Amino acid sequence: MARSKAQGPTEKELAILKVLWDKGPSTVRQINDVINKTQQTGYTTTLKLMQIMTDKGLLVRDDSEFKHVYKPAVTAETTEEQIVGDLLEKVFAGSAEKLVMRALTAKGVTAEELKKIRHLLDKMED
Amino acid sequence: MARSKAQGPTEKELAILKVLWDKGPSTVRQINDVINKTQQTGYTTTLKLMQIMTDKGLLVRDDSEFKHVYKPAVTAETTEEQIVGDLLEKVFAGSAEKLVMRALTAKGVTAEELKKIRHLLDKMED
DNA sequence: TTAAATCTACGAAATTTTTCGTTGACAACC
DNA sequence: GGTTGTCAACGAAAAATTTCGTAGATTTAA
Repeated sequence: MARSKAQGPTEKELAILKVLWDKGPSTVRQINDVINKTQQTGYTTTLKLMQIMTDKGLLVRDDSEFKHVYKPAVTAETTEEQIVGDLLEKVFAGSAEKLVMRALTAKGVTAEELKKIRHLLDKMED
Repeated sequence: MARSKAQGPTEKELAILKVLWDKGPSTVRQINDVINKTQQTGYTTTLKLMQIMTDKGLLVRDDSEFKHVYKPAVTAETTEEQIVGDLLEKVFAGSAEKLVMRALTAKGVTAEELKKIRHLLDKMED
């Protein structure tokens, strides 16, 4: 089945994007090494995913050297908004309030975080 | 592949749960009718999904009548928390603050909503 | 009491996502 | 310069999710 609306990265694709956003342009080997810290994954699996992502336009590849270097073609901001927007529709009927409520109760939010979120709200009131 | 952590409902399964949470115990036909308003889906497709969900423990079925009546075996609250908790981990490295920020910018949040969210924060400070 | 309609069960196909094995090219090392 | 190791490409398999066709049971309506 095709994704209902906002065609975002899959779960594994997102994991790759996160490494790239964090570490900057990298080779498949570098990405795979990071990913293997938390989840055993074969090199060719990561390679294949990154090739697919390049086809999809999620990554861009510099293949001027033997070891190809990849970088993200999408920003973390855009992607995260896309994912959250999707969740908002599919789960919370578009209500940001409900989503925020669940975010605050889903895990123990620290007082520090609450303060930051409050500042965020202040800034939003423009 | 198995889901990395919190085994929640799939996208289509969630759509079915939402109808049940909204309408209360229903037959496959009733669910399918609602779903077809927004997405053309064959009756047996919905039936199969609901049978699978029953096996998984997401639904309970009353088959004392010819037309089986299903109801949710999980609450909206629990499920939403699970989904958000999962998103928090996979996308925002556990930072509720980041998630809230994206939720607020992902779509035009109304002043009304901001107010409600602020009240929510007030209540959280206990 | 047939005929038509509706329902469940079941298996299999179609789709999407993830994984891996193999092959041939290139590099590094001795 | 030959052996060993790393790389990209590719196709295909495996796994997860979604879809549907068919068959047999039950109900409804004529």
